[in-house]
Amino acid sequence: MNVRGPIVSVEDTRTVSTSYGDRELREIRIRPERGAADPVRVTLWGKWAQTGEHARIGMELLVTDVEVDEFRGETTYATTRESWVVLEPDFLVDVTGIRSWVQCPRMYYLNKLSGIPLNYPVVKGTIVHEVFGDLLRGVDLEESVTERVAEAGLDLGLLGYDAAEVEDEVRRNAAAIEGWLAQGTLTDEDTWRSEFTLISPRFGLKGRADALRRGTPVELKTGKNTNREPRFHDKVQAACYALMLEERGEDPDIGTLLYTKNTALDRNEESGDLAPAKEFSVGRGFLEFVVRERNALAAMEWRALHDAANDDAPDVDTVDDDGGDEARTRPTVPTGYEADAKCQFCFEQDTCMVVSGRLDQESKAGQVGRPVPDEELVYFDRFYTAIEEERRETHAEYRKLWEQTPAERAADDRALIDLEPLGKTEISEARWELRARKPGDAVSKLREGDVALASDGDPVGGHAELVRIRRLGPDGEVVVEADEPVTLRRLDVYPSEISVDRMLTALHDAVLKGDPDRKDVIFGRREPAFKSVVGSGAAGDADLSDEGAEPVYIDNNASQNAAVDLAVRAADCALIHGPPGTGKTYTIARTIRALCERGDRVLLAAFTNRAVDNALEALRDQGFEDVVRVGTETGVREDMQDVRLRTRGDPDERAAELKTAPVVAATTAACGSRVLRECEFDVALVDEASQLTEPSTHAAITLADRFVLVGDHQQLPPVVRAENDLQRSLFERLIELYPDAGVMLDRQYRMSQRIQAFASAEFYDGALRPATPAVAGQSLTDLGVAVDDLPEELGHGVNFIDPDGRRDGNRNVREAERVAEIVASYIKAGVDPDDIGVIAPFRAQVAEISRRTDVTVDTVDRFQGSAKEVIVVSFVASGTLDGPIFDDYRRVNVALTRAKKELTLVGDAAALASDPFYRRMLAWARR
DNA sequence: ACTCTGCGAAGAGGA
Repeated sequence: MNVRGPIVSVEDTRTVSTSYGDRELREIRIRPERGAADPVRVTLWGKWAQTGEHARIGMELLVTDVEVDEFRGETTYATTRESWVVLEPDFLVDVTGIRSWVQCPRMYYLNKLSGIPLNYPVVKGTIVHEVFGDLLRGVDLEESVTERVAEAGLDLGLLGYDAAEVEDEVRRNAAAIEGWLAQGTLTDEDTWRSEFTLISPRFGLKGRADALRRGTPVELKTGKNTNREPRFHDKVQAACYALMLEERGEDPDIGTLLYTKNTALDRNEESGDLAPAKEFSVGRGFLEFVVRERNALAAMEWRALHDAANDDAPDVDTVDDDGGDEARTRPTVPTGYEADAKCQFCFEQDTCMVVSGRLDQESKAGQVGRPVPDEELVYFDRFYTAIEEERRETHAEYRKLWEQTPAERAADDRALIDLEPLGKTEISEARWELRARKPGDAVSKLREGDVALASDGDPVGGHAELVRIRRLGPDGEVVVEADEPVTLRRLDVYPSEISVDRMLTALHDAVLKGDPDRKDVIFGRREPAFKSVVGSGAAGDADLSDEGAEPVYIDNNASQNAAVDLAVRAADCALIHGPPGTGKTYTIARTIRALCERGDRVLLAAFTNRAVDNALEALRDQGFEDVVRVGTETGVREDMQDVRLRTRGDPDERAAELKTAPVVAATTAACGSRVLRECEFDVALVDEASQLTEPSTHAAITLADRFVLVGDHQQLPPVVRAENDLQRSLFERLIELYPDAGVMLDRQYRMSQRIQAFASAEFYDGALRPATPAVAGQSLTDLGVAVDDLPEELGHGVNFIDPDGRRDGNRNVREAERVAEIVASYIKAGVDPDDIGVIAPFRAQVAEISRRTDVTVDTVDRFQGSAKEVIVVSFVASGTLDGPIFDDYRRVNVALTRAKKELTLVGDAAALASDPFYRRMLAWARR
C-alpha cells in the first residue's frame, strides 16, 4: 500500500542498531489524504533518509509499498525494499532537467533561466536525432540526411553553416547509427519504437525517450565518448526513462547510450572503446539514486517558492533593502556547491559567473560584474516567483490527464474521448495519418493545427503519441498526423511549459542583459525621452526647431496623428492607448511605415497570431510589402503565408531573409524563440500589449532599442492561471507611471453614440467619442431594416430584456432560449445573420445558445478584437452576481463595445441591480 | 467559482 499527504513534521536522521547492523532512519509525519485525519508517522529507512533531509513542513510526500505496523496503539508506516519515496510528486520534472541537475544543480537553474541559445551542437544534435528516428522507421539514410538538414536551413544559416558541410557531418554520425542498427536488427525479436512520450504520475517525471528497443531505453548522444562506460549523467537520463517504463509494467534491465561520434574514421587516432553503443545495467540502487536526485530538485523548487513567501523560514539568503532595517527574503537558488562538479570544465561557467554577479547570488564558480540595482533584484525575484507559480498551474493541467476520468476530461472540453478508430495510412516515409470518428456533437478546446496527445484511450499508462491535428471535421471526422501509428481512441490537450519557459528567459534577458538606459525607464528611474524634431539619425535631439510645420502622418484624426508622431519621436518608448474602434490597427500600420521611412528596422509583435496578422494586413493594405512573418504554418493566417519565413531551404537565403527584412512580424511567444533571440531591431511595436504579462512584453522589447506599446488596459488583462504579478501588464504599469509618454486615440469609428456612451463614461472619463456624425448616428435602418418589423422591446439602439431565467451552473436555459428568439427576430426583420453576434460569459452558455442559432456565438474573451452590427449579450447570472467572471468590469467593457448599431442585453434585472456598476449599466440600457 | 492563446513536442557538449 501507499501513503501520501502533506508533511506536518520532520525529525532528524538517527542511526539505530538492527539485526542487519547499524542503519539510518528518519521519521516524518504526514497528514494522509484519506482515512484518519490525524497525522501518521512514516519511517524512511537507509538512503531514503537522505530524501528526508530535503523534506520541509508543507511539502507533499508519497511513499509506496509501505509496511504497516501498530506501535503503542498508533498505526505507523515504514519503507520496505520495494518502496519509492517521492517528494512533491505533483511537480513534474523534465528528464533533461534531472540530467543537468546531476551534473550540477546550478546548471539546471541556469539552463532554465537563460535558455539554450542557438548554437551548432544543439542544431546538429537535433538533426541527428531526427535522422535516427527516420532510420528506425526505415527511411533511406541519404534521403533522411538531405531532408533533415534542409529542414534546419534557417538555424544553420543564422549560425553561418552551409548545407554540404553539415550533411557531411550528420552522415558520419548517422553511419555509426546505421552500422549499429544493422547488427541489432539481425535478430527478429528486436522491436523498436522511436520518440516515446512518457509522463509519470508516481515519480513526478516527464520526458521523451529517443527510442525503445525491446522495452529498454536507448538514448542518442551526438558526442564522442571513448571511455568504456557511458557518461554518468547520460546513464541517469536513460535510467529516468527506465524508471517510467517500469511504472508502466515493463522490466527494463538495461539502458543503451549511443555515441554517434564514435566512428570508424576516428578509430586510428584514438585509443579506448570506440564502439558507438554502450550498454549498462539498470539496477534498483541506481533507480533509487535517480529518484533521490529528482526529490532534491523538486524540494529546491518548492523552497524557491515557499521560502521566498515566508520570512520566518530558516536557511535562506537575505538581502538588505536600502533602509537596511528590513531584510528581504530571496528565492532559494542552487549555488553549485551541492555538487562536486569542477567549474573550470563547465560550459556554463561564464553564464554562471555573470548571473551570480548581476543577481548577487552565491555561486561556486564565483561572480563577475556588479549586482544590478536593488529594485531590479526585487523585480527579478518577484517575477521569478510569479512565473514559477504559473509553472505549477501548468503542472496541474498535466495532472488532470490522470486524475480526471475520461468523462470529466471530456466535460472539461480538454479531450475527445470514445473515438472510433477508422484507420492508419502511411502518408510518407515515417509519417502516419490516423483517422477516427468522434461520437455525437462532442466539442473540445482542440483545434486544427494544435499539437495534441493521441492515445489508445489511456494517455498516461497506455500507448500515447504527440500528434498534429490536421482535421476536425463538422461531420465528426478526426485526422491527425503522427510519427508512429497509435490506435486513435482519445485525443487530449497537451499542456506545454513553453510559455513559462519563455517568460523566464525573457525576464533574464531584460534584467541581466537589458540596456541600462532602457532599464532606467522600466524601473521608474527616468521619464521616457522624446526627440522634439523628427530628424534622421541622431541629429534630431535638439529642442530648438519650431520652424517647419508639424509632421502630418494622418490628416483627419488628430489623436492618431499625435500617436504616430509620438512613436516616431520616442527615444525610449511610446504608449498608444487605443479604446475599442479607434483605429488602432491603422495607426500601427502608419507608424511602422513612418519608422521604416526613417530607416528603422521594426519588429511587429502581438500576443495572438490573429492580432499580428491583422496589423500586417493593415500594413500591406497601405502598400508596404517588405515584411517577413515569423510563425508556424498553422499559426499564420492563409493570406499571410506568402510572406511567412520558411525554415526549410538554403541556409544563407533563409538567414538573409530574416536578417535583412525591414519589418519582421511575430507573436511575443515567437520573439522568445532561439531564432528571434538572435535578431536585433531599432523599434519593437507591440500590439495587444495590455493582454501581455510583463515578461512576455520583455520578450519582444529586449530585441529592440526603442519600443512602442499599443493596447487598452480597460479591456481584458493577460490570461494567466496563477494569481500574482503576471496579471498586470507592462503597458498598464507604464501608462500610469508615465502618462506623458502616452496618447489616447479618442475617436471611435465603430459604435453609435447611444452604444458608446456607457463605456466612454465608465472607462474613458467621457473622452471617447464618435469620429464622425455618421458613426454617431448609425442605426439598424442603415442595414435596410424597418424597425417596425421588430418586436417592441428591440430596435432602440440599446435594449434590455429580462427573460426571467434561472442560472444553472454556468448556463441559463431560459435565457438561452430567449436569446435565440431575439436573434430570430433580427433575422426576420432583415438583418444578415453574418452581422449578428452573441456574447456570453461562460462557455457552457455559449454552447447552450449555439445549439439554438446559427449566428456567431462566443465568450467575451474570444470576441475581443472583433465587432458586429448587432450584438446580443447573455449575462446568465440570476438572483446575485456571484462569480469571479463578473468581478472584472473590463470584461463588460469588451462585451458592450463589440456592437456597432444595435446592442441587446439579456439578463436578470435583480441580479444586475445588485452591483453599483451593473446597476448603472442597467439604467443606461433601459433609458 | 471563470475566462484561455501561445509554443516545433525536446534538443548537446569535455576534461
